[in-house]
Amino acid sequence: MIAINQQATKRVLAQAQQQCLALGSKLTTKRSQVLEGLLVAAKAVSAYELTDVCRDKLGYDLLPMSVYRILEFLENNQLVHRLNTSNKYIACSHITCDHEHQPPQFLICKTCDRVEEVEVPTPIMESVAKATRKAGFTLASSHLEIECYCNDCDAPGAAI
Amino acid sequence: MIAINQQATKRVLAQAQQQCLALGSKLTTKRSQVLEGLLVAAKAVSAYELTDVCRDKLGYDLLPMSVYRILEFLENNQLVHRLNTSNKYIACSHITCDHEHQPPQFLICKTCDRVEEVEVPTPIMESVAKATRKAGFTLASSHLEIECYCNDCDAPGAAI
DNA sequence: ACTATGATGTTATAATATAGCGTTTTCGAG
DNA sequence: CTCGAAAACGCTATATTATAACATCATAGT
Repeated sequence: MIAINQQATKRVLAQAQQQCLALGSKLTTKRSQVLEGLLVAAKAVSAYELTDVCRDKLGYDLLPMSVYRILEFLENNQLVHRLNTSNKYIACSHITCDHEHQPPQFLICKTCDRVEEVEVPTPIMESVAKATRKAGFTLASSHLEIECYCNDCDAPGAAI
Repeated sequence: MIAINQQATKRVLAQAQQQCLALGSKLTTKRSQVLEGLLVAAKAVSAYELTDVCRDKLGYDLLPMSVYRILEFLENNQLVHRLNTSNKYIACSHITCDHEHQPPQFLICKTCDRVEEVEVPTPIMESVAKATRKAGFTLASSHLEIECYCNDCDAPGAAI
């Protein structure tokens, strides 16, 4: 859960602004609105779902095509992550940090789309990279997506 | 590369037949054709691409909807894997083995869709599962999909 | 042979995503 | 300040991936 209240959201958006400037681009109004939509969603949502969130919860009128373009921009500026596993998007949970991070590992609840972004321990990632090289491949992305069930959503068929 | 020739393909299909029977289901003609299509593709393909492969390379006339249904069946019978990362399907590379395997780790070339199915070392998977539990999640699937570039497809932007 | 079940055919439609191009905005050079 | 280029955005069309729903066909057990 990133944005617990309006104030926190504002702070994240301000920091995102800075982060963009540092990368030589700008967080325009629309882009900020899309990011705000992701923050209030507080879970992974598809581009189309995000237009609904922006309209229904924030009153922002955005077209899906614009949302796609903006999501791509935000991803390039390390403000959002695209989850290939579910074709959904989520705000980066580290926007307000300054320091470098380990490669992220996403725990994605298959039922409710809640996502926790944890850090992959370096030795794990090294081991994965090693197995990859050994097989004649080169890592393309250094994040892992793990399909899970969160504690609020019981795993189907699990007796426990 | 699973099926290097027609003979090997036949052997895999025969084994798949057995595997289905053991699970109380049947590998019908159509299902066998879809699996054969995946074997000759020798890489990850989408359901629609697979209908093209079956038609153009094997002369089998299959509708995409049937292919989806059959892929679902084959997946339930552990004969194919669905790669969530790319929305493509690939034949399981262990059909002709009898023994149990470790959770698979798929190395997927983003450029050419070549896939190697390697085994995730147990300690790695345990470490991932541990981090998952610690965050209040339960693993839903025990396979990892790793986006890579294979040696035939140079990584874009890589100077080396 | 009859019937229940599973398998397949068929049509429609939903959900996700990209292409292409015209218009508007922004912003620095002159 | 204004002009022109580049970036951002609006808009339409269309490609790609996937599911739903129901009809028909095949097959096995009685």
